[in-house]
Amino acid sequence: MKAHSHSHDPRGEQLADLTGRLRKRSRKITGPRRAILEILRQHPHPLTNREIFAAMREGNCDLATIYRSMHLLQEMGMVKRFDFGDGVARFELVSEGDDGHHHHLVCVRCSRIVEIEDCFPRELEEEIAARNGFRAITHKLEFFGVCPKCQSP
Amino acid sequence: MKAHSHSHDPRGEQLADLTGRLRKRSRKITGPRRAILEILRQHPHPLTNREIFAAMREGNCDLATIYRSMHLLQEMGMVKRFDFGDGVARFELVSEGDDGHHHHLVCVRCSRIVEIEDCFPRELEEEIAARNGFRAITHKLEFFGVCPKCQSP
DNA sequence: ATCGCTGCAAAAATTTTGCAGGTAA
DNA sequence: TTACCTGCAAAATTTTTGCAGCGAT
Repeated sequence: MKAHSHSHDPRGEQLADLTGRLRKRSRKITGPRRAILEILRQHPHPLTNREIFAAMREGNCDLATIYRSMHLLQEMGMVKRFDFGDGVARFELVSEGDDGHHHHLVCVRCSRIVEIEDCFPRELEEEIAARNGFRAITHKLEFFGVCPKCQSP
Repeated sequence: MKAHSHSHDPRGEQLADLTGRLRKRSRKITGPRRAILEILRQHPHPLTNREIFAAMREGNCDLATIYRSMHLLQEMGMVKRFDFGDGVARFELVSEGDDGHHHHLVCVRCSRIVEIEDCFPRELEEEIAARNGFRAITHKLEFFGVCPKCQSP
């Protein structure tokens, strides 16, 4: 069983694979980028740029560099942006060959996050697209609720 | 057929009904609030605070007042916030007796918006909640694609 | 008369950008 | 060498807040 067998699990991808993806597009592998990718790789859930910044040891990297890196990585399809409705962008690593499409269940009290594999029914989505004449349709879907721990006061 | 028969259509609700909802909670009906509600009532789709501000004739109202009003209206359940993934909050009027739960199909090129009545299957949502021990589960769902007009270059 | 609300101004928070120098390839 | 990248600083947005005065009830 190869490390890539869980192609939807970013943690299954080595840092070398990630930097290789940068190299292929003739983008440079720098200290800040290595650090960002490593932090994303070690976190299973969407992180804000500020959280990534805070996760850096020492002053490894400027906040502006993180913003710039996330733009690049997003454009390259290496990270995906998620919005939990609080007005702050969050990013998660996307494995090679995966489109990173999945959803989350977020606790409205403690912000605990559970990854959800269920998806909006494809047939219904296609029907919605056809009904309105839209093409290349996708969706963003996030669930919110109160987690088990937060139910007992 | 009464004006309220389309309880999901904000335009079916008169301004008097809206101000009445404020009155019931002993909130004051002021010029800015009347203007905001009127603008929301006349627009069928989510608006940003800045768009509401721009829709005002003359300098009717301060931008800060709009932010404060949206917080109040949201807390009162009179408006609902939507996020289209660009980091800007958008608000839509919610009719009395309605929870405002619906979704949108957004053109990624021209930002045209179509309201979508289809919803994530309730049974599947309940199963997701049960499977993870969450309660009071809800969801946010938005569709994105290329609209008919934007398909012909 | 009260209490809430508004405008104005200032601040906070998030995100973007210009530029000069540094570094990966 | 030559693009690309980074830090720093400044700016552009978006959103929040303090305060004195005004206004709805």
